[in-house]
Amino acid sequence: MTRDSLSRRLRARGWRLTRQRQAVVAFLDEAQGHVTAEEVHAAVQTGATPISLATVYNTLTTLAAMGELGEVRAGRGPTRFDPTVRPHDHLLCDACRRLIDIEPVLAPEVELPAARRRGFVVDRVDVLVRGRCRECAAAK
Amino acid sequence: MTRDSLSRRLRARGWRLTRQRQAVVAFLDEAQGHVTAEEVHAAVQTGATPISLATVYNTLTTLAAMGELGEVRAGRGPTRFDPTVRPHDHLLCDACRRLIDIEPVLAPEVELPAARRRGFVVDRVDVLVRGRCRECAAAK
DNA sequence: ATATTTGCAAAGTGTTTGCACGTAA
DNA sequence: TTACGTGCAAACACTTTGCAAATAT
Repeated sequence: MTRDSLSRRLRARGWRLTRQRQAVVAFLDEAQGHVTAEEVHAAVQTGATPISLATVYNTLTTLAAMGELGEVRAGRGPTRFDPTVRPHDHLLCDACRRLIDIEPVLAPEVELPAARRRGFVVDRVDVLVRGRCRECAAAK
Repeated sequence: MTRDSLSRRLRARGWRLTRQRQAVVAFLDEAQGHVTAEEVHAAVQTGATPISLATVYNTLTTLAAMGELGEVRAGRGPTRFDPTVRPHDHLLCDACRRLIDIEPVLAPEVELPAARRRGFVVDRVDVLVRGRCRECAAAK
């Protein structure tokens, strides 16, 4: 996701490109890994743009609803927002809660057997691999 | 999970079999589908055993840590506890939040390629299929 | 007997909302 | 100009915690 492409997409949906939203998107562009709303707020706040936590939540939730941002909720702790849009899955360390992107576990063309879908219209399949990261596994 | 087998397992871990825990387990045995802590509390409270919500949380968290109970956290809303212990995955309706058990999507013998695991010790893989249930898909 | 577990209420997290003010289009 | 977005603070939903009283072993 780039600032430019996002600008276009926001406009296409009739959304306003406020300084706050631009600042959030700029931060997400440079972010390594996954971020929480608090982290985004802390980072963006230090810049020239004043922004409230509520606005950060609004913006992130909005982007997630647009599909411009992934959302990962697992175990305890806050929602992690994932700037990576390309299809991928996650590795979660249950000890340190580190979250890592991995290549998709299921091939994109895998269709769930019809009988299994129970009439569901499937939008996507989230695969979360849980365990211990190298460091935590070694520490134990 | 039966009351008897759980009794054994609790004892094996040196845990006390209090009336509250027994009541919770009895309820879980009969529960259809998934339950929240609030639901368990509401149901058990009406019986002969007084129990607080805090104790329900304690007990459910404890059982989940033992692996006697599944835990599903996705999207907004409270944690769902899943009495089904047999390996399985889930279907989540993003409209009505209905949660349905399905047969495992990944064959048990599927191993993640070593290169993909990044040094992780994998405990389990949670697959969550998201979309709309038959009713919600039809309604829209 | 005594180490756990419980109940209660209070404090914590994480997130959303209501409304007056500000601002992008 | 005006509908939409923002900030603030307060409300909210969910969960955990501290401690004295109760209780399973």
